Amino acid sequence: MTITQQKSNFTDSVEVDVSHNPVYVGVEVAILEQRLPPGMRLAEKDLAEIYGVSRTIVRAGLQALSHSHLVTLRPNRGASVANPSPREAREVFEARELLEPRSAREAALKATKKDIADLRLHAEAEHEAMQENSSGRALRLSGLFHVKIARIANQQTIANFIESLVSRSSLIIALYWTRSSTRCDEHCHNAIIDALERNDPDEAEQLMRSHLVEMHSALQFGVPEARNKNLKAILGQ
Amino acid sequence: MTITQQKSNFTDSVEVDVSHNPVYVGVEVAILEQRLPPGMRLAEKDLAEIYGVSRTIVRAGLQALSHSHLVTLRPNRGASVANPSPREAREVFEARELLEPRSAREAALKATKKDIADLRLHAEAEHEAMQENSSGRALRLSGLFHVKIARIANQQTIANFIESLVSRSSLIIALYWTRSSTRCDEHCHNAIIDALERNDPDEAEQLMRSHLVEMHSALQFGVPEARNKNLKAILGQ
DNA sequence: GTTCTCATAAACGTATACAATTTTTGGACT
DNA sequence: AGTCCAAAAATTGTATACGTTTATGAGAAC
Repeated sequence: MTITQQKSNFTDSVEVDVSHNPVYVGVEVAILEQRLPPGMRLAEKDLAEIYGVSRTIVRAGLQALSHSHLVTLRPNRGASVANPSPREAREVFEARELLEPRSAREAALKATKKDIADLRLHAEAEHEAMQENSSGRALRLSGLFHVKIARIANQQTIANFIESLVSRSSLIIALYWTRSSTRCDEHCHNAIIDALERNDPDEAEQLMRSHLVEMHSALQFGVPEARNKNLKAILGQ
Repeated sequence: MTITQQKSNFTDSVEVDVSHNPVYVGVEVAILEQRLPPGMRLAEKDLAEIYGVSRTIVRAGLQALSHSHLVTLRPNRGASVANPSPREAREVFEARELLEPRSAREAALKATKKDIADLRLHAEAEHEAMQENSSGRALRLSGLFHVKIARIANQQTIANFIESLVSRSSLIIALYWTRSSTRCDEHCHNAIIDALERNDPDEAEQLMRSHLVEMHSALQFGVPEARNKNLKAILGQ
């Protein structure tokens, strides 16, 4: 027991590094792209086979995903893709409506030319995904746009909250989005970029707020239909 | 590969359940009570001995703690108590100043007689901890008070964010609190309870805001002094 | 006395074995 | 057919073994 305090020789705390865990990365992207439907069971043995790792790695990845509210773990019953309740869905969008307009305002004050160029490129990628009918990829990119705005605002703590809320939104949209209302991210996102480029905080804040309200109001908290898919077909390497 | 979607037979997503992991619980409380100083190394073997479990359990607990920003994991270098930078400290309090006054407002609208009674009891426990000079315990209870307010506001998603921010505040206070300024939670907390009891949202919001600003302004982001402690002595069963 | 090198020890990363628990299955009975 | 129950199979929970990486320390060189 020779353990003492370590020298604080690193300035910034290092986040949990799960970026190298193939299970975490693969399942996260699959959820964000709506290839894995809410509620789908994620058996450890299957994931271990799919990614060619041991259950040790699988469990670490699943635990991390459950911290992000993307996966639900129940003792002795294993993991499944999270299944956010109507209440949780409402709360997530309420939280986004609280945090993101403020972030957009800050981003408008701080955005550099490089930031704007990056966002324009990103919007282009979103547009392409839409064109080629990759709706899953388009949805994930759309979420990433919101995270990028938050990162430009340079408040990492709040940006992390927003990132978590945005991720959960993919599941919420999968469950509660009304087929009738069509998504119009392209127009909204371009308008927000314009406001950032003009360094117009009021406009950026207001555009972000109405964009979120619009999304929120397109959700219908009824009973979602069932789905049924094959895990290996979805995640197959 | 016979895995298909499970029946969504539970209404609310279940949180990660680490409450039964003795490492998670023990280390978390020790950090919140400032018995474990920022930066202190947490060797897996030592924790396994202390809590009488295998390294498997230790690693799961440490991973969960790192998601809460209470522990820092570095690949191949193990875990240590987090060491929030001045920037992170500032961000955490900025986020609290954004979220908690709003929660206090909501809580004032929703607080029941039972909620008020519970808060009064809690304030009493805080008072006792102060009296008997259990400053660590007092600090943890003080944080818990803020979490309880957020839970009364009945927005679990935001309450979870606040809980995370409050936990991190214990480390921030350990590092950056000025000895000169003395903590006066008792007065502030009682005033907030009074405002909640009167169902006065404006007052509750304002009291919470000034309480947080006062705490924030008592932080001094200089170089913290070093400490040196023995792990088994701190966590000893 | 300091610094460098390399052997040794300590600690972490991952796979795997086995125990505990849950789920499934097959048959007896109503 | 439908229900109940016990046995079998499947799945998760935990400990441990072993390879890899990092930290430590003794001795040589300067």
